[in-house]
Amino acid sequence: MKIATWNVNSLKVRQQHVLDWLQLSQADVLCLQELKLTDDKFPRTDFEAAGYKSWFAGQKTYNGVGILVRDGVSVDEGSVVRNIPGFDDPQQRVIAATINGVRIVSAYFPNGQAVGSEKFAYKMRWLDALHDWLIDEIKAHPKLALLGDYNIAPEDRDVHDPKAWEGQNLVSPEERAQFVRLVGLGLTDSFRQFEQPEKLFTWWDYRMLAFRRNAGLRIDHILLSAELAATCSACEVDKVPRKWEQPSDHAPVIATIG
DNA sequence: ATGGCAGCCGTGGGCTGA
Repeated sequence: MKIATWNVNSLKVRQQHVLDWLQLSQADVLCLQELKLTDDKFPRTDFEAAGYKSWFAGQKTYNGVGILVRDGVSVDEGSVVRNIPGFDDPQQRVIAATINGVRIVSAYFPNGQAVGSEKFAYKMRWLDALHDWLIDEIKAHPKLALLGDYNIAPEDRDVHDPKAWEGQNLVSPEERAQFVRLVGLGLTDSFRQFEQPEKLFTWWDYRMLAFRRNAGLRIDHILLSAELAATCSACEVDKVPRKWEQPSDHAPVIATIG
């Protein structure tokens, strides 16, 4: 089974890119972030026509997450959960579902804006809540995959210019400690299970010709529970859609499991 | 040192992203 994640930065603008990439990648499951639309605007029937069923949690203007599942892949309809249970939050950042026996979590982690800001404090609270929820979730579902835009570059090798970024939002010690804490739940960064090219990132700023200069960060991740990591045979970043006209600033990440 | 691009809302330019 191929599972993938992609921050599309507006599904309204990127709908055709998603359809094109599903064709190219043959993903069975695609987790989406930053839909930036309300549920009534989600193009469910367009994805259905392309052979994918969808579950989503959206809102106006910001955030919003979804999961697309190829027809023929079994989804436990009653298993769908929106938001982190017990964490009261108007921001739509999490949706989870049990797909082909695998607990799939599509997550859009808070950006944090700047270390020390109120938004950064929210990011930390949100990460605490995610961590605590996942303790129980992994117990209940030994096969679990946490896919999404983490807004954390875990190590210096995930940063184009570690010196310039040192201590900044997205790479700060506090955020990296939270990433390590998630790994401590028994999760594996599937990207690092395999040999990868140097300086392969998942996000490049729209400004400063950042993509052309490969001035990026690796902030989109697929973490797998031990049981799933043992079956993972590949994890790749697909930079191709970042070269398309009017692209998302993120590239999709795809892993093969089972 | 700063802003630079993109999307949203909604018609100005501010907010947010990463």
